[in-house]
Amino acid sequence: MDQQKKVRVRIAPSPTGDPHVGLAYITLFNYVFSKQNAGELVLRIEDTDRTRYRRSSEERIIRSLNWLNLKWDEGPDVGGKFGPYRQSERLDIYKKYAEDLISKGKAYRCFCTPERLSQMRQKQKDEGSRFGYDGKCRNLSSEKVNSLLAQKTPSVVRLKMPEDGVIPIRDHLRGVIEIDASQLDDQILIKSDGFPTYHLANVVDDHLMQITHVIRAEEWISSTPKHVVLYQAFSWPEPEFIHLPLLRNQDRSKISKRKNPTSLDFYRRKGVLPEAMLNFLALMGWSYGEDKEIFSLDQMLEKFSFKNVSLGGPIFDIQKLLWLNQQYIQDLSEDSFIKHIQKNLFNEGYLRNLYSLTKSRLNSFDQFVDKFSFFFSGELDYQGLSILPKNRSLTDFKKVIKNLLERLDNLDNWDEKNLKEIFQNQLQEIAWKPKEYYMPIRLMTTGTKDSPPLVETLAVLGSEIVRYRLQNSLTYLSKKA
RNA sequence: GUCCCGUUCGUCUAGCCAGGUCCAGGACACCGGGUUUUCAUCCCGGCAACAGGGGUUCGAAUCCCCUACGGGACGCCA
Repeated sequence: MDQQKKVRVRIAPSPTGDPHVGLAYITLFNYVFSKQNAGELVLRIEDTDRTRYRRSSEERIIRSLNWLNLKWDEGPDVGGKFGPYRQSERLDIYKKYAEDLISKGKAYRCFCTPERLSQMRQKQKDEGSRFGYDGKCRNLSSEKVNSLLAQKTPSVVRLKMPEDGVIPIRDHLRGVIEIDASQLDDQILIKSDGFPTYHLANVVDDHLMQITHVIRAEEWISSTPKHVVLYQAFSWPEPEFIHLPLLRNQDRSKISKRKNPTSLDFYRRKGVLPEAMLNFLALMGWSYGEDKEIFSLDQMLEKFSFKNVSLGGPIFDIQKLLWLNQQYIQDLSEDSFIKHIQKNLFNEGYLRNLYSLTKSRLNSFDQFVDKFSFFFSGELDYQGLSILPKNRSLTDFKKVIKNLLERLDNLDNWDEKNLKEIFQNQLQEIAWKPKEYYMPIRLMTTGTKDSPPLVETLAVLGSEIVRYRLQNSLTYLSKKA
């Protein structure tokens, strides 16, 4: 590794939904590596996809990483001299560099419509031929380009990939990987809405922000040659690439929220200690040595080396995470133990939310914990509950709940008003009796038919817990059937 | 389909780079036993893996090749 330059690394989440365990995983290794080398860690928000953008997401990313006590030196929240740190605020920069490539003949405008591209792809799939852009607009005359532009024809900017030869990429963990240029097609750099794609924004920003090591997940390996070509087109030095293994579901596919709870907020709500989460994540791919499994972030900082990273994709095993958490709970001092419960379970803010929902249902306070346990627990016991409405098939029911989950996933602001709207809309669409719809949801999310008003209750419970319980009870129903 | 990456107990992994000390070590889970008036903790024990084949070598989990399997990528997503 380059000894001269100060180590600068970055994490580049896109604010599209729940902050993910994968983000924490990558952040951990970036953090450790930067600290170990007296370097700097940058948080850069990659908000270039307007359709998937969720306004609340950036704040949640920051909150989740703060929960884990992983701090960065530069970012949209703390500033820094290489800002702005949100890509949506850097559009002029990307535009300028894209124009630069066009003028150097290394990129070109493409007027192909999305329809044509998807037809092309379909045809390629049917014929079993090579996938990728066919280069239709690659050699348009400048008159043609200008006239199309004058007509305001929507266009994108594409990078001209070399037509032959091999593109070597250097991965710190895997060595040199040679990719045949024929495998690559002309990537879009600027979308028709003027926003850059990941490839352009990422390379430009990594360069301008003087990133020395790109530590990211393995799924990026196959995009790396595109990035290498971009670095070459700009005549910029490449950073060192370090691709970490991908976290996996039980079935070994890339970890996903469909098959696992992946939201950091979920684990926080469940009562996993941040120290335990970091320790667990560190164990995914890295080993401390000496048969030592329980160690602090500081201890990891002393011992960490990429040499001890293993490349097989580790399965995210919640059982082991919980065992680790248990070990950390054992070691909590009396004060920290009490503080944790007060802060996370019975904190004033949460209790205030419960006040109006629970007050009228108590004739003495000793009923509180028992009656409202679902406000404090993670998963519920569905044993003995008849969730499935009479006269509805399991298949139909599952379809409805899955659809509901999708809507909830995409909900940006988790509040009574929005929830109510989602429920009303769906109920109207499926035209079930209200009771057939609301009661199962109530059972699934609270484990009891005697709960405070549903929407208010769900609003208080929060997105992670509610979605997890819906998912969970669906699994329970499938197993039972 | 094409390309790329990977492959040690069910799971996380040590060992591999510098071949012998590995009939493969630790941890989770599981099973059994003990301590505990219950439960949990804790302690002890057990089960369980070098993907397959070929080569190199006196000797291969370790080096090389092939195959299989798993995964990822092939988007106006990141």
